[in-house]
This record gives sequence, C-alpha cells and structure tokens, in this order.
Amino acid sequence: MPTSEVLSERLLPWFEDQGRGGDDLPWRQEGTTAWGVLVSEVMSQQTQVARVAPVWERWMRRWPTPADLAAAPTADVLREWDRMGYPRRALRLQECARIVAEKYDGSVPSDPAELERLPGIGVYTAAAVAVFHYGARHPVVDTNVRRVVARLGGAADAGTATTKADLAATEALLPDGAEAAARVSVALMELGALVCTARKPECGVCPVAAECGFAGQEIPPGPSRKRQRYTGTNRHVRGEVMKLLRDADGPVPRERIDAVWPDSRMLDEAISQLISDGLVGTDESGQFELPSA
DNA sequence: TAGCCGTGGAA
DNA sequence: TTTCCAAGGCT
Repeated sequence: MPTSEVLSERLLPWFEDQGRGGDDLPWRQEGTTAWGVLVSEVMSQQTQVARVAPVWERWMRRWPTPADLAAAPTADVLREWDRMGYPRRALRLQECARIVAEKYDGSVPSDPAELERLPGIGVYTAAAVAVFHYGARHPVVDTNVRRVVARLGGAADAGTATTKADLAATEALLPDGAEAAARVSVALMELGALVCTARKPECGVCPVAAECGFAGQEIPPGPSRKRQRYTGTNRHVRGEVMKLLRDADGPVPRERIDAVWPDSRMLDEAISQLISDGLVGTDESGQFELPSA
C-alpha cells in the first residue's frame, strides 16, 4: 500500500498522459453546472458512461435546470431516460429536481451530507458532486476505487461494501490539497476503469504496480460476487412492460400488455409494483400508460 | 445486509 | 452463445 505522496507521484502523471484525460466526457466540459454534474452521476449509476453521454446531452438541452426537470411531465422524463435501465432513477432524479428547485432555490447543495438526503443520491454520488463540481477534499469511492484500493492492500477484489472502512482507506490515500485530492479521485476511478479492471487487470502498464500488494497475481476464477439473473425474472417483466409503454402513443389496454409476457401472474405482480413505484399510471378507463403527472 | 431494481456492451 | 458486470441506491 503506497503512501499518499507516492500514490500521487505515480498516479497523476499517468492520468495526464494515459488516462481519458477527463475532458472527453461531455459533463467534464468547462462550465457544466452543478446540476449537470449531478444528473451525469445519477445516470451513470450502474450504466456505462458511453451509453449515458448521448442521453445526458439531449436531457440537459431539454431540461437545463432543476426547475425545468421539475416541471416536465413524468412520461416525457421516462421516455427521455429511454433504455438506460433502472427507470426508478429517473423518477428519483425528477423528485430531486423538485426539492432542489423549491427547497434550495435551484442551487445544488455542496455539502456531501446534505446531498445524501436527496432522493437517488447516495454516498458515492454525493461525494462525486461535492468533489468534482465544488472541489471539496473528500474521498470518492465507487466500485472502481474500492477495487483498486483493495488490490493495493493485497486483495484480489473488494468484499462486500463496507462504506466507512472504504472511505477511511481511500481518504488515507488522498494528498492534502483539495484540488490534488480531487484529481487523485478521478485518476483512481480511471485506473480502475482502464487498467485495474475487474476481470483482467493490466499490471504491466499500471503506474502503481510497484506499490501494489496484488500486482501480477491471478484473479481467482468465477464471479467475484453473487450475480443476479435477469432472464425470466420480475425485473425482466418490468422491463418489457416499460418498453411497451414507452413506445406506445397513448394508453394501452391490458390485452396488449398480456402480449409481452406469457405468465399472467408475473405480469400482475410486475404491473402492481410498477404502479406502486410510480412508473405506471392508469387512465379513467383503466388502461395503462406512463405517469401523466 | 443481502437482495432487488434494467439494459446492453464486451469478451 | 453465454456470462460478466457496469462512475449505485434503497430497503
């Protein structure tokens, strides 16, 4: 495990030269608002940044401010979210927009603890906004950073998320200055995304291999964590229903929903969940549609 | 706290 | 083709 000084010495030059540089992502452009950064981070939760980028650009053009998103019809929001997955994130983001617009007069909080109180904003996203937009000195721990830090300490991979321990371990690697600390955080994420990957780490090109407890070792075979199946699950059914409603012009009768899944019991369950989640509404005749509010 | 919440790119 | 898993959050 390197000291914070050594880590910065090795990592930052690598980041300048080899990393994505940090300026190819549209939300990294100079002048992106705090709200724009927040939106990008929520969209990037469990969705690859390459798929997020085009959606983010359309989204921010259409709804530049929290007030704009707050005022939008939820059906429009869900259609613009398109197929990024986990559409409840879109709902939470709109709710977040309402709170920022009303309670915070349209300006995104800068304090991580305050950000965490917003819907859909957890420890990672709060830290990301506070650090990447506001320049706070604070650890930013995503799945990449957890893995990199775990490997520096000699483990093959990070275990179950233990937020406090992860934050402390990462904090210890940050340099004193806030600006340098922020760069180290982005660089750690980049290192995990590009070099210290989950399945095939490239220790040969890693700038901190010499200080790494795991460098050169083999990843044990098999999944690092228990994997959730998708095909045939409730999530799958929900996804099919949402796709149908996104693509529909207007309210849809139950018969058309029945056509997307053979098991009507699963369909019943999924539909009532979606309604309860606020992702699906019904019109006066009992047909189904994206939420009208 | 472990399981749930979508979708698709990459190998 | 199948499997893995992705800039996580919520309960």
